[in-house]
Amino acid sequence: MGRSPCCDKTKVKRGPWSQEEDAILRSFVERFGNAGNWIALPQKAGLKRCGKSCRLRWLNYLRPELRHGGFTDEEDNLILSLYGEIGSKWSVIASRLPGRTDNDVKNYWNTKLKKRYLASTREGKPTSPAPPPTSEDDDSAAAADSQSQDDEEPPPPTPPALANLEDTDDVVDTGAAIHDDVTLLLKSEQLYVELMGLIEQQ
DNA sequence: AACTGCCCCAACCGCACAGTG
DNA sequence: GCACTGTGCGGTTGGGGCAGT
Repeated sequence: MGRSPCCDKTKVKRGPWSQEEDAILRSFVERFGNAGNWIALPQKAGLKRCGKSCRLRWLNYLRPELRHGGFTDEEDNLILSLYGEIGSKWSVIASRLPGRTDNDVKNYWNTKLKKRYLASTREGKPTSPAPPPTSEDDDSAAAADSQSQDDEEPPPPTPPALANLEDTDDVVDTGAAIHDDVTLLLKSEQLYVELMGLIEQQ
């Protein structure tokens, strides 16, 4: 079918993100949001990454409000009951779990909860020990949370947080990679200055 | 101590939807 | 109304780490 790929895969870096790339992306998004669109962002930020990849990295890993680490029993129960109701609508389920992403929930489901769910359905028992979430009191907190989160949307550009860029002293990498990262940092700073100039002009 | 298999999670892929000219 | 572009989403994969043998 006809859709052209979102970026030229031969010209973008792929695979795990380095700390420097994270720092550049975080600092850029905190200042400018997605700067109009995600596709153009890597160019503006001086990252050799696909826009989709940048978006995913920000949404799933870099956002400040994210919680990483173990899911609580309450979260388990909520996921199980929501899955029972709506199936694999991970984004909807994640929106009910403040600080969790759809990728988080999906991974957690695939690695842990799926087995539990299948086991319980095989036994013919209701999946979730928790009462199904109603739109009222019991999950009103979660609902309110997700609601307020929905309203907050992408993080507002916060005051310049240059510190983020500078705490890259724990670079543990080898020659070429370090050189690449330093070049990226410099380029990013340069572009930042240019962007600030443009913004001021407007 | 070495090997193997499993688990977990970050990242990628491709499709569908929404917005815009 | 149509075509094009950007975004969102769900499914899948690859690799590192850990536990068991």
